[in-house]
Amino acid sequence: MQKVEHEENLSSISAVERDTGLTKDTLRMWERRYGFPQPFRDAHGERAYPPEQIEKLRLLKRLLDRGFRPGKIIGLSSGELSDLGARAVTVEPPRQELEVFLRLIKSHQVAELRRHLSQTLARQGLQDFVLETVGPLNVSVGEAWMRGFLAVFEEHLYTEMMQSLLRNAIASLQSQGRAPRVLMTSLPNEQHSLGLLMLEALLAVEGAQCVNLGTETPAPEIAEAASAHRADIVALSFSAAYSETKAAEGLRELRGLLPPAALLCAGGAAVARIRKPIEGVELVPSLERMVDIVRQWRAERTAY
Amino acid sequence: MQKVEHEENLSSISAVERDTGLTKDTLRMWERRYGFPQPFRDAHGERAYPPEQIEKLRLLKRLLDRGFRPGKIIGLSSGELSDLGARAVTVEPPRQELEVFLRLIKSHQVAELRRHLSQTLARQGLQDFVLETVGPLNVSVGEAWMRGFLAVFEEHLYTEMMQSLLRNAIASLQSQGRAPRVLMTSLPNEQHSLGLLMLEALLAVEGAQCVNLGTETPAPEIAEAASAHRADIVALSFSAAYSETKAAEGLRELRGLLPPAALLCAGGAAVARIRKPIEGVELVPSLERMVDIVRQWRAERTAY
DNA sequence: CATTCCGTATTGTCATGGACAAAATCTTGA
DNA sequence: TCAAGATTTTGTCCATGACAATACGGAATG
Repeated sequence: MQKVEHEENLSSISAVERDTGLTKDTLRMWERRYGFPQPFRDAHGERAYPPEQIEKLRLLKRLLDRGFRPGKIIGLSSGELSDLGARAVTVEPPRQELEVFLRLIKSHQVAELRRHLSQTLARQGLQDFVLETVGPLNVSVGEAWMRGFLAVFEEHLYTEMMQSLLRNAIASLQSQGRAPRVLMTSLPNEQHSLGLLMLEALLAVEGAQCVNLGTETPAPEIAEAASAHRADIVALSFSAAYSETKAAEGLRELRGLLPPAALLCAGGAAVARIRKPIEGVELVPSLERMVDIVRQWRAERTAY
Repeated sequence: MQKVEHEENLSSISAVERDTGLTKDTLRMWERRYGFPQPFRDAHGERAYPPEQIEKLRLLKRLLDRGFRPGKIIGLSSGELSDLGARAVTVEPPRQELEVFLRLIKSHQVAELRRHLSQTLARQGLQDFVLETVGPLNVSVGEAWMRGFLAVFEEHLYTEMMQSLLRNAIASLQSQGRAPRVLMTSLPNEQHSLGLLMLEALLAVEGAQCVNLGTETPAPEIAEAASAHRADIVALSFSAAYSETKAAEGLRELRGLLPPAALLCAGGAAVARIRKPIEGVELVPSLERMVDIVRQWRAERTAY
């Protein structure tokens, strides 16, 4: 409502969308409905957001992703929001080995972190490393980020480094890959690639022939890819942020497009929450179960 | 205008936004102004786009990114647009070596493709490989995709494989990394990571100390990261799809947040189109120029 | 002939406010 | 304790108007 007072540092609505991840529509709707944010207006009547409001919007977005609802928390101050985030987090403290990694991430010791991860990998072997270190560490990093202990860029750096490490380990297996052929990817709007890499690592060790398409492949394309590569198994990954309804819907659609012989598996945090089984889709609650599935697949085909 | 005829395969406006990179606002405005696209409406009056129109929108977007203007070409048929794209592009047909790669991608010979790429890498060395093979190949793949020669999943597979290859090559350098410290990432909404990896490869060979944050880091986070890692150079990548207006805006914002001593460089297809220089930002039209910049940076600091 | 400058046309983004489906939550009944 | 239905919350979509930024075309100038 107030006119702009020659302030610097004011951001346009599209800049805020870019930096907070809230769409323009949502920003306008919140303003209309809840009275927050309440940006200034520039000389042309366009919204101009001051840094404090953007900061609060960031906190809000974090809590929303965590499951809070806007109406309940939008009235709180920035301080209260931070407290809420810290308090709501939970559950189990990271195991002691993981603490070390977190500290290295936090202190930006890139080389040291990489060395330490490599050593752990060498000690545990790839499969155990994925199951016992990478998985839990992902959770810890996610929580640390929620609590505000880790900044976004620190989490980015971690993800990037882990990606390099896993890709490297996979490539060094030099596996020719025997059956089954496993096609792995995610549906549109699911951008997390670490889950796919973890799976690829596990299965590559098993000697399966993996084809990783990366993230966000539309369902019809997945079906085409499956037949082009004559995939025996198609594996999809869903992170916690993916709505389980959407996941189920996408899986049903894909099931209809795939040849009936292909086994369709879905894994990841969103899938673990799905109750009802889906016709023709194997819901895989944990990564290690995928290894069993591959072994079982082999057992069924080689015995006769 | 027409009512929906029980068609399958219709897409919502947000799906089209995701798949074409055109904003909802733009899609509605084109419809209002030019009469294309002309989506069906679902039972609720919401736009429902058929695949042919989405395909044409994709072609249009590609041509816009090349500098064509909507009003001039929106009336053309898909066929005419393809021709136009092919003709306008044909500056150079893919070199013969590249053809081989394209055929391997098209025929889904994963192992063969990987081997062939590795061999080329070994023969050319990492820097030449990046500049003379990966760069042109990316362009060829993009064009082949636009012409409809390559499917989405084939392009995905190519990207994924190239990522592995480059990450591997970078990791194997084992470089300790001397000055300058280079922080590299992209702004939100820029998801292409290959450009960053190509840059990292080039600079790692030069012995620079690279910190790659991956894609989509908000500007304030980049600034924080730059000071946490005491970066000498911050390098951003923008693919052709990124609007040059947005790029310039983001760069100006970031420049204001960074310490003045840090050198801010921007590269990629979107940047190559920017005419006016931006205060305090080095616009880098081609990858090899980045190498020069690093060398020059060193020359300036070591001489006294 | 090349270049700079200015008026006009083109084009994308922002604003407003109404509508409504999907998801979350609460309520009720077995 | 669970399932089904009613209700609230919340995000996305729609239509339309407005306008600044950019690109274009042609005149004026060196």
